[in-house]
Amino acid sequence: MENPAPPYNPADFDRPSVTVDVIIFSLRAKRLHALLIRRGAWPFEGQWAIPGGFVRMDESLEDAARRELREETGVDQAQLEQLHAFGDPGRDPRMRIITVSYTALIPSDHVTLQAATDASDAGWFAVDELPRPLAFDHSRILDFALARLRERLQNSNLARGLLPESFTLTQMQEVYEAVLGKTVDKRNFRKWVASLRLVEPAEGRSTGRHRPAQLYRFTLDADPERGFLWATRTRGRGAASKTDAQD
Amino acid sequence: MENPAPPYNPADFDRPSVTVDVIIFSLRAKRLHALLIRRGAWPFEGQWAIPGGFVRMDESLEDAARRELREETGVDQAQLEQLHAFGDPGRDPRMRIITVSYTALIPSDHVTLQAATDASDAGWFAVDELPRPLAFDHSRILDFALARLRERLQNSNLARGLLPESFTLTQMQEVYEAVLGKTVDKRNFRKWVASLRLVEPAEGRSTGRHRPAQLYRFTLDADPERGFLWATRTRGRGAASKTDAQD
DNA sequence: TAAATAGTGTCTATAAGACACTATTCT
DNA sequence: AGAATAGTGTCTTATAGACACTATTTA
Repeated sequence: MENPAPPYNPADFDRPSVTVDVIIFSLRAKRLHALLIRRGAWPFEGQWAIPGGFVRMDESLEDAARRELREETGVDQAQLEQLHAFGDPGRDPRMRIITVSYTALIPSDHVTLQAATDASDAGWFAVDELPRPLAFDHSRILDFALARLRERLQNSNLARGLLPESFTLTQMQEVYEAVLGKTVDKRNFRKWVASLRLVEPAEGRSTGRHRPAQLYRFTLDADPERGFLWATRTRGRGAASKTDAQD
Repeated sequence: MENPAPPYNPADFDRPSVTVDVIIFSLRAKRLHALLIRRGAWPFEGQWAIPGGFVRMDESLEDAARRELREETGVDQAQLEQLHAFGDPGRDPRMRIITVSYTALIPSDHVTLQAATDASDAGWFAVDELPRPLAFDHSRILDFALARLRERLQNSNLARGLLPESFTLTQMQEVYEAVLGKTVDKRNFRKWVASLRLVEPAEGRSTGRHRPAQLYRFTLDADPERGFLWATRTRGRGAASKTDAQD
């Protein structure tokens, strides 16, 4: 935080602009989607970009990210987590802009794009059908977010951010399948869920088209960083038998 | 990356200063140490701080971190990884300064503090005997770095950054013990090392005070992010704590 | 030959993952 | 009654982790 010989003034140094970008993930139709905004001006006019904006001088980085999230989606409570700072010179052709990216996870039933962002300018895209390339270095940022999301899914209760208050185990399983991009075995999944103490039965049952299911919710006390892991342990050498399992 | 109605100029927004801070870890006398710098001016004059400096307008964040590392230690090649951006208003009493922190791991035998930083101004501190509090929010940043380091040690070849080119398995074990802050079983450690394909025997044997040991080196091809894990699986019951911070 | 460090194997408990059928509700 | 989804158990295999002695070299 210092270094130039003692008497110096930080205000003497050139200053870059700082933005926050928020990669907003949600589940739609059982697939993981990201929210993108279409740019209306140079540079990258007409191209899709990750929503974001400048950090105000009196707000923290996280506050800025939360504000952007609210402005774009109306969502107030979301699982928000800092991802990475990207700051290569030249990543924005206008000037030096350093962006601190955040990942936001929102439950599928909260999805209501804000009036502020009229529908033609914003859209949800399945993560395996993104419009490439995105504006700026946003393709790279989104890939980074996705990789991190998949890593973290395996050892934490990250699914919480993508589920409503109460949910069925099948819904929870769908979150995992959507994020990991592969199917998992129902019995193994339920065994695993039971072994964590992460969820507990909630009031009521799903209003179903057929047999209703028990609802669950996340336990309040649960340490959001439980150390359990699951799925792809990469335990096999090469030649992973994988593919999938069906009944 | 945008948002205010189309015709706007990013240069119109107030800009914060941006620094990089580099938490430099190394092993000394079998204990994990961090390099700190004593501040010579207000604010926090006389207190210890994490080394860092302003990001120049023409260098990337990582380049800035690498430059700081070189300026403080003379070390050119190190495992350098972005940690987290800290940007609360007020974290620096002079003005709004956002810092992007990096973690650097350097092998113990490369330790030669630079002339530029005369010895009275810089020092290595064992991570469990840090001078508290550090300047600014640096205590928090260092705790964050330490927690992350411990997490990551378990599933990657992170030890590489803290070891010389060739090393004995006992040295490697000491790295793990120093970082995790606990002892591990020698046989289990070696079994685990063998199961990864991370290291291979190197030429020569340790020049010992007693029985010499086989030297090893990291395999060149090794994927730096192998998915294996080890040690504390947190499989036991209670409250696997987490020093983590949240922004 | 004593001191110091290197090096090695077995057993148990737990978790991952493959695999198929019955139960309940709605229309 | 049929369609649809909920819910449940066993076995195999891999890994974590506890645990103690022999081998080699130098002073």
